[in-house]
Amino acid sequence: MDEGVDRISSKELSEIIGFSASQIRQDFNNFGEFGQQGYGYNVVDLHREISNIIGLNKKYHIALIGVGNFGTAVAKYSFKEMGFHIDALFDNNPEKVGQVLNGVEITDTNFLETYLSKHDIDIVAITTPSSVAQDLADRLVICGVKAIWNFAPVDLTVPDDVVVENVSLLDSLMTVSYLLNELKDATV
Amino acid sequence: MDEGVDRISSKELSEIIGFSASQIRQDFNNFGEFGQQGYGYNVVDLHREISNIIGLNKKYHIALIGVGNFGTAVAKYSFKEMGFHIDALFDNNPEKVGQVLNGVEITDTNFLETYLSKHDIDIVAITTPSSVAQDLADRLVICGVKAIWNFAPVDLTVPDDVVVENVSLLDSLMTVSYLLNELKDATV
DNA sequence: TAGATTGTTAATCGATTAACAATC
DNA sequence: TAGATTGTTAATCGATTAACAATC
Repeated sequence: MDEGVDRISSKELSEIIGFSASQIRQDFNNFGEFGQQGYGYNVVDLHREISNIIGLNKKYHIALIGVGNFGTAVAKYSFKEMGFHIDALFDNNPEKVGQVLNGVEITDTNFLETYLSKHDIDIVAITTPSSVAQDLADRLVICGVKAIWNFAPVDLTVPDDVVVENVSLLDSLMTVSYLLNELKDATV
Repeated sequence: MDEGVDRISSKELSEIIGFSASQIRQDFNNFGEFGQQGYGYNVVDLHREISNIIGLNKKYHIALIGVGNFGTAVAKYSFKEMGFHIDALFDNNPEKVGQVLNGVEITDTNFLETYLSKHDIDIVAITTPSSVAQDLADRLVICGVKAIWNFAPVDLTVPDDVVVENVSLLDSLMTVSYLLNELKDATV
């Protein structure tokens, strides 16, 4: 009678996350058969399978360029438990270079290429002003970086085999304003 | 012969933004008929209509709670041109209270209710640690705040008539890792 | 008027849901 | 075995695309 702890049915899941049981079963099945008829899904197995799918079983090495307010905030964020490690920090401000943040020393951005040629970096975060973001992206692409996590409010142009994920505060804020207006319209 | 400056067709738009011309026409039409047969869309009219739809023609007054790295970064971000004004900053750290950031003085969070009762605030940004976010959300709801821009990595529980927009760095980072894995799978 | 392009309807496509046979 | 719940197919729904009449 040790139910609900190590197994879960698509129906139970649907009640928790709001997708239909049917859709959950179909979606899971796209990635393989990890359920068991008459039993449901083993939560440990399920967790492992999903982690595999989204790649959370691996460790990711991150470098961050631009240690301003945003860069500092990101650098201090605790991603480590999820396997994301910030290995290197870069800034072109001589006053910041050499400082240590969260146990990582800030390096001059001039040494970006040198560093990347010597270390395996999976993702590079750009938290610089927009004006230099594309320039940095170009340099990263030349270095063979395949994933850019871009906080600068510009659309970076990169080859097809490079992934760019934008974090846009303005987009998010515009979403708020849209939702707020919708809300007001609905109540009028 | 002054084309391409003050008018644009759904076909031209589709080439720029990548949605089909058909879809653009149908979507625009959902919000009203602001094109002209045989001519296209007047770009000034179109801009105004879309701004109206997403509510960008208005000014928004924002208060921000939690002037840490993230809060500081957000406070310094230039949203003003888009009509978003950060009017107030709150923090419970006595050392920060009284300091001025971007022309706005930091107020003790204890005065949150007092401030909100005296000023019209449209959106409140929560850039505090997760531990106090729900508590603050509850207080904001009581004060009648209808839009919360939440940077704390927690799912806030609020009534149906309150909008919450979450900015989740971890979600964004997990998206990067998923895309990166997809990319690798595609090239193998 | 002729040409262009919208607004809008019909056709297609894909995604979601429902149903049920397979099977643990 | 009987009950439960998946994997998977069929039915439904909605969204996208294509087509074209309306009209500027």
